Amino acid sequence: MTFRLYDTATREVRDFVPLEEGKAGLYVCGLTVQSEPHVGHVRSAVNFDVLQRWLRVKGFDVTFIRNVTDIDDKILSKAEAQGRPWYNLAYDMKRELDRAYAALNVAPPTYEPLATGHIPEMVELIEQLIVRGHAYAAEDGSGDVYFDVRSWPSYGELTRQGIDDMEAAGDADPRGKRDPRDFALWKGWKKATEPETASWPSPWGRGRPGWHIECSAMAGKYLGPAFDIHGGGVDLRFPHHENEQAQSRAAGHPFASYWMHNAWITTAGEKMSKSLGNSLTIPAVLEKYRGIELRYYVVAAHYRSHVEFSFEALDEAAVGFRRIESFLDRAGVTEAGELPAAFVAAMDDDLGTPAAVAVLYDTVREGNKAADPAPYAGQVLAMLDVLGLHPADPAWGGSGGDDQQLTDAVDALVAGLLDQRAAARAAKDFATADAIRDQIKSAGIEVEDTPDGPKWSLA
RNA sequence: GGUGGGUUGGCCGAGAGGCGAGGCAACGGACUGCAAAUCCGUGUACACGGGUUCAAAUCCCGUACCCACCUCCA
Repeated sequence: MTFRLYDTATREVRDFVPLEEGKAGLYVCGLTVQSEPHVGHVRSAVNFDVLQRWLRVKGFDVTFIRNVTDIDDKILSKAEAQGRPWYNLAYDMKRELDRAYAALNVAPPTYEPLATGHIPEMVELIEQLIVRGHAYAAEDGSGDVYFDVRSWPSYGELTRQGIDDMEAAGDADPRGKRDPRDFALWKGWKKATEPETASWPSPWGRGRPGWHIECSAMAGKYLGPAFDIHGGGVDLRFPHHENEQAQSRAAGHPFASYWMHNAWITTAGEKMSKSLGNSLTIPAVLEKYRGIELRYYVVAAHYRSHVEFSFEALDEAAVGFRRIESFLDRAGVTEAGELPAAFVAAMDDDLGTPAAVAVLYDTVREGNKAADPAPYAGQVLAMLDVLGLHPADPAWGGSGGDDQQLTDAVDALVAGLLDQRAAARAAKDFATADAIRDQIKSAGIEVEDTPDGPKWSLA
């Protein structure tokens, strides 16, 4: 079966046909490392991680590039406000981001390039644009270089907008621009307000790259002039992706064949931002929920649907996921089996994770009914693996030596109490039996009677 | 002003012309000494008003409300 995906550029679900058979080149806009990652940031990472995994399942040799923007206006202004070097802030936040990705089992991309590591590539690309007549150095002596929007007739094609209907970009002094919609490829160093460490030499004097040029340069370097899929959050469609595409095509590169955009996670109807406080940063959420539960919550919604985040919904998702885990515990299977056809069909249909998750639950129910749950458990494990939700994945931290020791110790203590309870039950002294169970429960441990005898678990 | 998206049962969340995705909660039943877990059953949902059709939550027209992007943003 062919994988189909919704292409934002054409606004329709299309068969995925790679440029080169058996290979898939994927570029996703990562984060600007200027503050702690929150749930919304991670949704993008998880969504594209699922895409990457699915392409691999489909047999593609995937090259996945996800960049990190480590220099921009905000990083500079925040670092200055915090009284530390901008590169220190960027590096710290990058490490924080890596921790968040690891906590959610987001597999690393093939390569994760930093903007500041690709200044020469960007300069080269800007020079090409100037030669081709699509960019110009500002005539006001600022050292800025702009993309000439009027020189590129198809500007606006990605988001179906006419140039004259757009509002002007406000990221630079408009006096240096030929058209207010022209955007910066290169920003001249402002000696009075910016540190010299945030500037690099260029044919136009010291300066730093504009935001959009980095992705064009890095996608070109690692994936070539033409590649398959470009992804990012919906907010990036304009101006970022529109500009990327214009730049790259104006430089003679075909660029991306498909565009994918993930929707928002909102809180109280508004998109997440620092103004809502820090309650939804990944470290904060992980104090109350396991990474696997958060990931399940994200994966259970379709990537193009808005998700209204709430702790109630996250609770609910966690409860549902534990049902899957408890089935797996009971089945005691560790080998992944085959993927059910319905699951494959759901995933092939533009990564239909909601329908895929429904298949997951259907399989769990069948397994709970079956005399031998093993084959069903094998299927469940295979599906979870594709979604990055395999409970035994070492990414979740597993049970360390200390944990195992602790479990053994508790097991020994509880076993003694359960023996007493068994004796009481045998004597039909249910009052005593229940009292023992209540005592155990007050310590935070639940007891269940199963055909194989009583079992305990943390409540 | 331009562009795009949304409004589904108590809640979360799919679907996109015709059998009520799935989950959570609730209720009834089975099982249990009682529970738990599990299984079975129970819902007459698709913003509003028109229309097309044998058939519409799904298509068309209109209305209302919400959101995003057009400035940095996943």
